[in-house]
Amino acid sequence: MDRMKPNISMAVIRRLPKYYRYLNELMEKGITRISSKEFGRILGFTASQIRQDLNCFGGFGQQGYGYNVRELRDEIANILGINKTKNAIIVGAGNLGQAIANYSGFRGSGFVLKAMFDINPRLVGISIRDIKIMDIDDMGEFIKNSGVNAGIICTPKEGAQSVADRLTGEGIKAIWNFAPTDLEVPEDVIVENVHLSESLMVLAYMMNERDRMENTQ
Amino acid sequence: MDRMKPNISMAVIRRLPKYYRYLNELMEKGITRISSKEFGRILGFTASQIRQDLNCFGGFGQQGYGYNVRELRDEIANILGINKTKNAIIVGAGNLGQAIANYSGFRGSGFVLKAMFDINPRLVGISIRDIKIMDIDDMGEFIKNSGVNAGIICTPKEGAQSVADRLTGEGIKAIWNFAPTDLEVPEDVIVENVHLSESLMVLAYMMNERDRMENTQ
DNA sequence: TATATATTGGTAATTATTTAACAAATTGAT
DNA sequence: ATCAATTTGTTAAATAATTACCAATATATA
Repeated sequence: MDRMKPNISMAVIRRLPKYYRYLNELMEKGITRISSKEFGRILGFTASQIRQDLNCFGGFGQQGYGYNVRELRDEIANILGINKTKNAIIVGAGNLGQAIANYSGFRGSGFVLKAMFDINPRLVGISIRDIKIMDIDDMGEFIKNSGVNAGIICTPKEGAQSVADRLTGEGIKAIWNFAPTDLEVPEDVIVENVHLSESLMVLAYMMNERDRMENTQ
Repeated sequence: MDRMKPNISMAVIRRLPKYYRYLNELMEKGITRISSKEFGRILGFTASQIRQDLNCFGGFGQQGYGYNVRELRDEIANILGINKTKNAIIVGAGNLGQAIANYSGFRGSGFVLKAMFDINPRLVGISIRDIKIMDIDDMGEFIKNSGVNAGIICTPKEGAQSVADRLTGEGIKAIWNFAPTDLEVPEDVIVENVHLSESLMVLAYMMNERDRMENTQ
């Protein structure tokens, strides 16, 4: 009975977490209302863009008033689905995996870390924040019994695809991938990549570009 | 004496590291030439997009032949500036900072980690991969003496802006920021953000969206 | 050498995204 | 209660990004 939404572009979706973050900051400051103009000034966006983005999901504002900060924040939380609990496991418990396990941003996005897995016997048995690192061969059974919704891949490039295969084979339909490779997964599986090296190369490009500019002038 | 380049969009720049990665893989397989058509098939891009992107920087291909894999890879490395050495320091030596310090992708992007800093006396003195964690109050002097080109911020949100201020105050003009906040810096300072929580929220959205689709049908 | 096939670089067309404009509604001041 | 000042949602215009197209040129083959 839902009205058919025209597909919402990823450009819009990727701005929502920023809106959410700034709305929380406004709340902390005790600000209860905000106009798209002022919000845009704070975020560095145009007022038009903010109104256009929000209107993809509904008319949350009021003419002459603006937007209620708390209400808009709650709406965006709901759109993002971060108020729904999702169980996650980390595969690859090396430095990065352990850092992610300690990452405090999970709860703010609705994710709860349930277990960690690794192939390295030296790591198996260690606990990180009360989460025991288990042998990856026990992963299938754990997933079956524990209602896992998402897998976080923190392995080196070489192991990533086979981990993805095992995860999707067990019915996991969402992957947060830190391995520097593009995973091949069934089309109903969602993959969100965090490619650190690509980010670093973009930083290198911009540094290089600025140097070029300076040397040309 | 350089011809004036029309500004190249970030959309193009952010695809270059992926081109670079796949070209390296092709080289490892011993493949010496590639057409935009075949390259596009591998990457999941259109051939047009690849040719258009590459032509922003010059005509690296040859009609009837395609692109020489090694040559194109080297050109892209040069465009990205990843073959130039850049000295970096990490500020914030907690879990994430230590994981980044252990990150093997540095050398592939031309970055060399020179030092780590923290305010926590328990961490100061520890070494990670031969890099000693130093007190943040010694940072200014270190930067003056060691030719540091980039700062990597791995602190919590609260400390990030003041770290950015100190870094830019010491003349650092490039920041790789992992703190979940938008840094305010002078306009000649480059900031590349890695906002993990935003990435995670986008994953949450996509999971949520798929559930909505399934429940509607 | 001649000819069919492949493939680029560049331009044009299309599609997507962002920004501008404005009627309609609301607030707040007098 | 009236009126000026705000501000939204929405439509239109402008800008940006992607894709299609094709002449020019190279390769490969007979």
